[in-house]
Amino acid sequence: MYWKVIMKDIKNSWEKAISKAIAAYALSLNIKSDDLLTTRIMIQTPPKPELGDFAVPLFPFSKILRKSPHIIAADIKNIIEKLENKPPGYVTADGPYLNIRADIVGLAENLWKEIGTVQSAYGNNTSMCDQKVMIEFSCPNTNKPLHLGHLRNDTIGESIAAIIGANGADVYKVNLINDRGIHICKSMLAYMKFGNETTPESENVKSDHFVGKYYVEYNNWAKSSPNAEKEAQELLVKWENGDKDTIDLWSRMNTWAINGIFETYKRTGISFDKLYYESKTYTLGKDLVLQGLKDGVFYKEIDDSIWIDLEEIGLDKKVLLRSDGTSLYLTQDLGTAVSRHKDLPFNKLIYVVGSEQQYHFKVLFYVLKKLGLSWADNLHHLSYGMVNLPDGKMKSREGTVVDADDLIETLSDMAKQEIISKNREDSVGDLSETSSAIARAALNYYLLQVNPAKDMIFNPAESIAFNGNTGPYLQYMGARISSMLRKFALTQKDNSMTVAFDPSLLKLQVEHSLLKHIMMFPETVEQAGRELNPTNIAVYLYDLSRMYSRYYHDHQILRAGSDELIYARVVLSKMVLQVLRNAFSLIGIPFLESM
RNA sequence: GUAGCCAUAGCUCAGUUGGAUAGAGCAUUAGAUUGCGGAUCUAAAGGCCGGAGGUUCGAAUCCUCUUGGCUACACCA
Repeated sequence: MYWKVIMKDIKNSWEKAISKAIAAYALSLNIKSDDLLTTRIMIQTPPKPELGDFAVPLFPFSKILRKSPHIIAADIKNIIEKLENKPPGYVTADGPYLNIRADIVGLAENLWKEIGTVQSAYGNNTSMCDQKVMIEFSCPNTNKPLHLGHLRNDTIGESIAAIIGANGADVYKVNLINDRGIHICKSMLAYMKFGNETTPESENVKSDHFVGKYYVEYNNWAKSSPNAEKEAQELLVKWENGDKDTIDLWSRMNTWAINGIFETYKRTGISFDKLYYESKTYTLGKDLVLQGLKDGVFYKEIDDSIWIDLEEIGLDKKVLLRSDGTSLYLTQDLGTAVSRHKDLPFNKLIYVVGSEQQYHFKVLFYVLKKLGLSWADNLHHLSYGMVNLPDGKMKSREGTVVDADDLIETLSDMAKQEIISKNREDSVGDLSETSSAIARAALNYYLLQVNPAKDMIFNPAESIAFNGNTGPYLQYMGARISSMLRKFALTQKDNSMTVAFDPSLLKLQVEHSLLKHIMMFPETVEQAGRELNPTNIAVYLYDLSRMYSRYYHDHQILRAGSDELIYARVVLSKMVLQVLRNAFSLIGIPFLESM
């Protein structure tokens, strides 16, 4: 049995020690103040690693103790040094700061045991272990293939699911497929007019693109056909009345669209625990509204439409049921939320949906609360910004929308060219599999490196670049360490090297920093979960990689002086590699042994 | 018009309980390889953190105002 290394515990023990020292100091100065109890000791990170592992600014105590923070720092340092239960490590006073150098290396052995034992579970924690979380994302329309905007949604959803899962939550990923409505009828109508019974197979086109082609064709045709909209409406009525031919065509085209979309999911590593179809849920919610009317939280207009007054949340009035008694988007969402809570009594439901729908979710959550549903407080709209291109916005009308499949194809080709130009075809195993894994890393990392709340500009060439802050760079780091460890395994066999891990040999500042960074991973996972922000993981990962890169460049590992030093550095490298792998899995970067 | 979000280096982005000299990458310039994968590493240069006030010992971070951009405000989804 070993003592599990938890960075928080280390911080806590120091916080306690400092707190004790300050109390003793105040006593010696004959100062009694309640402020002393309420003023929190802040454990921060110093700007440079040479200064220490943790820093505590003493400004807040200056007023209470009536001394300059410089003097306080120096005095407290002396008191701590004489403390009986001083945590391992040492303290320096640098100006108004107390800097702490923790005994990181002393913990390295336990860290290694822990990582060696739990492996892919290192970083996991229990901060959300009592939570059942449902997360909805993607939600494609079945009239066209996915585009770059969907890819941001998908990767955020998948990553958040992985992150909160690592925090111990029971995660349930759902997708609501928008497979009905006027837009679907439009592509059907175009197919009826211009399709000539062709199929994706007969035309040799990916099936969702085949359907998308007719949606485009409808729009072209509609420009010169004043009756287009009306015809589409009539088709929708037929569909709602269950007209056999209409339903047949609808289901044939939907199968095409959905199969194609799921091929794309497979390529990008997206999956779901449950699929909901709008065609099956769109009537839900009506009863809910009628019940709300009975309970007096909604009201009826003269024309029989049902409304809610949103004055309480500073908004206008909103219609919930049309005068003809039919549902709206909002009504449907009310119904699906309730039926989902019946399917899985979640503590929390996260909707990954673009920021343009903030108003919708504000209203949705308010209405659910008005209906008296206790869980309505635990709904969350994870809103993300738009993806633009270097030369402007994506506009479907101007044909500047970046198709998801095309983009992945392009990125894969670029990766493939790079592998070929480096003459590494024979070393990478399956060439096309490897290049598509690199493409995925490029795409996901680029999309997740930007805070979801912000609009972003996607530059394809920049994303696939093998230099700089990119997914492929991170993969390369992993492949390089893997390659080195393979070599080590061979020499170990030859020499039958049998030495123990002696962390005290890791004397370099960069080794200390690497160990500390590895120890901070669980906290980073926790923070990313708390903030629902994968960017934290991306930033952490890049920092770790860069740190290791420099180490690897400046110091020999397999040719270090002694067997003992070689092994110590190999263990450090193994730990870095494990953390890389674990972090990769949280942000959709495939791990490659070789690339 | 009303509300919400955003504004950090030439470009793309980090930067949370307010703390030390605001950080990366790209591009530019100058370097490093008798090395475990150079798809690498080092360095230089590059900043009125949109602007103005305020709170504070201390503000990119909090508050107010202001400018600019995006989005939403359908008996569409």
